Amino acid sequence: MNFRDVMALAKRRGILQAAYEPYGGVAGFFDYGPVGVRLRRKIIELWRQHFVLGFGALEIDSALIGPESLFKASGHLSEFDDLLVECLECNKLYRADLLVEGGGALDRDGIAVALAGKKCESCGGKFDVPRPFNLMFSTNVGAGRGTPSYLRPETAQGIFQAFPWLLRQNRGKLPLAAAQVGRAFRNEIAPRQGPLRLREFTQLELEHFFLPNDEPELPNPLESIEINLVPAKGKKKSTTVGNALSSGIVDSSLVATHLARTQNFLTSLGVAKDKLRFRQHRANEMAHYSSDCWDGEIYTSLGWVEVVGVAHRGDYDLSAHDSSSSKEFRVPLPGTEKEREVWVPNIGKLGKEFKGKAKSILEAIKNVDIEPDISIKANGKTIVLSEEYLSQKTERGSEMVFPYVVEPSFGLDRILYCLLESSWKRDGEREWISLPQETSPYDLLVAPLMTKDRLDEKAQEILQSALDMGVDAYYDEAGSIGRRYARADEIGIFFSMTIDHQTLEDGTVTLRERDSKNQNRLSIEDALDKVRR
RNA sequence: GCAGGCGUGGUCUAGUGGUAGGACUAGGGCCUUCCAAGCCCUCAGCGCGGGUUCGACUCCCGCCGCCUGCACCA
Repeated sequence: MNFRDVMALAKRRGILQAAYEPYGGVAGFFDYGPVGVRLRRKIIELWRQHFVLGFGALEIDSALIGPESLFKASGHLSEFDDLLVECLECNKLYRADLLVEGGGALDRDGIAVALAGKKCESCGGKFDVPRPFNLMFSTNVGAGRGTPSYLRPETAQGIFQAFPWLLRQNRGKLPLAAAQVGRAFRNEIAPRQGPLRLREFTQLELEHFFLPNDEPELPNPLESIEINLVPAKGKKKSTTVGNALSSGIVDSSLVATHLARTQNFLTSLGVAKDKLRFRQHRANEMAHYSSDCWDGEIYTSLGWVEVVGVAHRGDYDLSAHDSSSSKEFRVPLPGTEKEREVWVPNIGKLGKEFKGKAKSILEAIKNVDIEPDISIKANGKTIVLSEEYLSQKTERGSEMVFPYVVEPSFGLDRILYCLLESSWKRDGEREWISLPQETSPYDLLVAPLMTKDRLDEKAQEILQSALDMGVDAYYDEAGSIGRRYARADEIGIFFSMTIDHQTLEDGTVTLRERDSKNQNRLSIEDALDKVRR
């Protein structure tokens, strides 16, 4: 099963197709159809079970458009802003900073200067002036010129900027896990390979915050999870998560924890263990915010496809928003509560004595430890503040620190693609999607053997009770029964229930299981009970 | 973005300077007691825009999209 086949099936069976298809399509954008939406929902639900529910994560849904200041702080404005340079002869496009030695350390002008003498590596032609290309879609908020804003390039910033609010919701406690499912946007230069490289995509992200000196340990039940690791240095290794952590292959216990959770989640979706590996980023492929990152990759006909990144982001994001915004993003470090006596200015007396100069005096002693008879410089004069202008008070406080964060970030579209490719089975003429029931788009096909003798009425009746029970059921009465099984198989419906004449007599139906094609005759109640998840 | 190739119903495809056929799928009907049976009928297509021409799906140009390679890819 290759890329072409999967995309043809996806279109034929209502999973996905190019967006704006009647207008020729727009590269990098896709529409999901009825079956595709069901598959996405199932994946998201399973993800929520693994990473949100039963884990106490706080789930949010933040705005898609953000102000420039936010993305200045997050680093996306500068880091997503590649300087590209084009060869005037052969029109090849290069990353300017990669052409210049030490280009990463230079600013834009520096790169332009260093580039002046360089020639195109492939044809020896001259370069055009370098031009910036930002991966973020820009827009303006409001009327007139408006406020420069961007579509978010990752859902994560929505969580980081909301951290003070979320911390309150968590009643000030760490660790705190915050989750978000939503779309993110990147104006890729050349999107290809359909749902694997999109300009608009869906992320499933968890941000797991903790105190630097109190990183959550690897939970016991996860220690024995087996995973395939490809470290940046050293050899590929299959081992348990516990071993990986104790031997130092994985440095952080929380990263190890989320590698294990990720392994559990992906295999429960139906991904085969031997087609799943975690590859550590080398220093030079690390994102600007990340200090350690492991990509979860699934093997497909296109090679290894990255579907998740488990990144240690340190305090990069919170400290960035702390210094760029007016909010406090640090938290008090428990056990460091202290009382101390401090001197504070007596503003009333200062005002009376120094009148208009009082303001500059206060300005001068801001952020300075003061005590009686301190000399300060204000308005070019040296002033000695005696005890009468000061008073003493007791200050209570803690040392403030930035929490660290570990982030597992999943690409829904990529997961869906990999799942389709890997679960598509073929046996002669028969083709079917062999997904576990949890991720199948429907639980049950309800089909009358024929549309006469009121078999269809009976089938409709059973359909309704199945739907009432919360079973995802699909009704089909068109064509031969074999044809309907085939249709159901192709979108991965897990069970098929057939209503025949005997059903009318004794209330039994045949229940067929997709993968084995085995059939059993059961009472309607038993059958529905078996189908219900 | 560059170079090359390609673009015909939902899918796979045939074809011509005089506006298109097939197979599969789908829908309707007949028939049918369990894995795409059969018969009848039906829906639906030359990616978009210009140019040449009496006439363009066909030739030319531009754009869009797809594929391959290069470059890019938190």
